[in-house]
Amino acid sequence: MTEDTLAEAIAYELRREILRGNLPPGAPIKERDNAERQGVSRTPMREAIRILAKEGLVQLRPLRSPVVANPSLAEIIDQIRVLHALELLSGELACEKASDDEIAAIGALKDRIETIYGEADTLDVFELDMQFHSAIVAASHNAALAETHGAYMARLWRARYLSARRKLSRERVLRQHKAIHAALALRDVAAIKAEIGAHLGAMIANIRDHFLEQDGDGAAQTATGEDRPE
Amino acid sequence: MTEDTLAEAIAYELRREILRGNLPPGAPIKERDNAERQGVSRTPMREAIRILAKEGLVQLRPLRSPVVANPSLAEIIDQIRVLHALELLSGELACEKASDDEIAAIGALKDRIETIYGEADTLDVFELDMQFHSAIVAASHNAALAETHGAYMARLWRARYLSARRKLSRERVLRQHKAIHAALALRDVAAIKAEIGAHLGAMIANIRDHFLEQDGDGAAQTATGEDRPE
DNA sequence: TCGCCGCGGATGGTATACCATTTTGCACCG
DNA sequence: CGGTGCAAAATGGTATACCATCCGCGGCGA
Repeated sequence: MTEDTLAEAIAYELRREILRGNLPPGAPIKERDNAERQGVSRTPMREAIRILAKEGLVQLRPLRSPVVANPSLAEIIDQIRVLHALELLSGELACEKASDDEIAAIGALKDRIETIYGEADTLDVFELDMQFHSAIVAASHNAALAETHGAYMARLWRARYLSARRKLSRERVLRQHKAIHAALALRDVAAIKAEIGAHLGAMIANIRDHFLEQDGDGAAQTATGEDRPE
Repeated sequence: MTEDTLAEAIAYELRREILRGNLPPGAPIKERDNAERQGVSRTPMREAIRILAKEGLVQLRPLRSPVVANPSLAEIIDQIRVLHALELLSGELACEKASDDEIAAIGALKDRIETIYGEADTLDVFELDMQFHSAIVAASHNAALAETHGAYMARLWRARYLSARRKLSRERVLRQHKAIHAALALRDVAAIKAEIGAHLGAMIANIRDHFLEQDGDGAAQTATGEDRPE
């Protein structure tokens, strides 16, 4: 998985480590240590950290070690609301502008996810799920929208990952994917908006459940994603 | 205007140079030259360029000089569509969550704009207009939304600036501001959405006019914001 | 004369060294 | 025994040196 530039490759690896939980929320990311650990110099590591910061996975603090972001439930829901608005727009535009080929490709992705669901690594399924949504966004033919949507998908990756591991309502997710694809094939704007709304609503419910469950462990989530002992 | 870090300060300066037109769209930003010109080393200059790239003002190309972004009309309209979706959400949330004080402050901003319109520098009016919209977004109490909206406002700064200098439909802008504030005071979601739609629609019309007018000068705008001789 | 090859400069990417600030721990004083 | 202050270590910010790649120009050959 080598990218164009070292920094991007490092960002990719760092991202996976964060999402996997090797670097837990709140953990400091010391430039020197991490750079050495990955066998690169500080310069691209710095840049990688900035990339993740822009994605919202890492929090920069002036003159302090950056830390892995630890968003509260409220913050995550706020982000999902924005994602929701972006996906509504993308659904609307896709119904209007998507080519038949693009719609077919989206259907293929849906089928592929359905096939590997349960047997593949959760992270891999997740990348596919992201591709599914990104394909819809791409079909809306709006570069700015695609870019911003991608940023939010990355930013919410961890929350989605954690919530999806609970295997709740997997069938529902597959059904919703199917419904979204069907609405798109019919170019039915109202229907696709409704389905996207349901999909995102389910996502919020899942994540809320995860947080409620986790709160039993005593890991308090403050409103601002506060500090946490290292 | 010194920021926390050198890179931010440089980014601020670079941004103003770009928006003012000292660095015209399509111009390459050579790390060495610009670093020397501002009297700093390449490291913070690189970071500043990345910041502007993330804001969409600069376009990064692998192994090539970054260039000042030169968005086509189509790209700008795409961006405004996203901004529109974000503002619709912010209007909806603001109606639900804004405090009376916040609404009053928004009204004050509207009045202030009305007062200085025509007599003050376009740039100043512009800052106020941005504050007006940002205040609405802030009143929606959604940090992620505020952040993304701010990014789009910055990204569209130049287009808005260029289009607003044409003094077309200033009365209409003021009327729309008043209508938006009124809808917000009444917490009328449907009304505020309609008004925001009208406001953004007018913005698109203005910018389209500007482009049509400019096209007469022979400065062709390709669909992808292509190269341009240095 | 035209085209291909190669070399040198320009430029972005990476590594490393240095600096400033912050943090931490320990010693000394009260 | 506890608090204060200083010093050393840690750490992010900055500068500089080096490397890899790309582009332009000139010479060589067909």
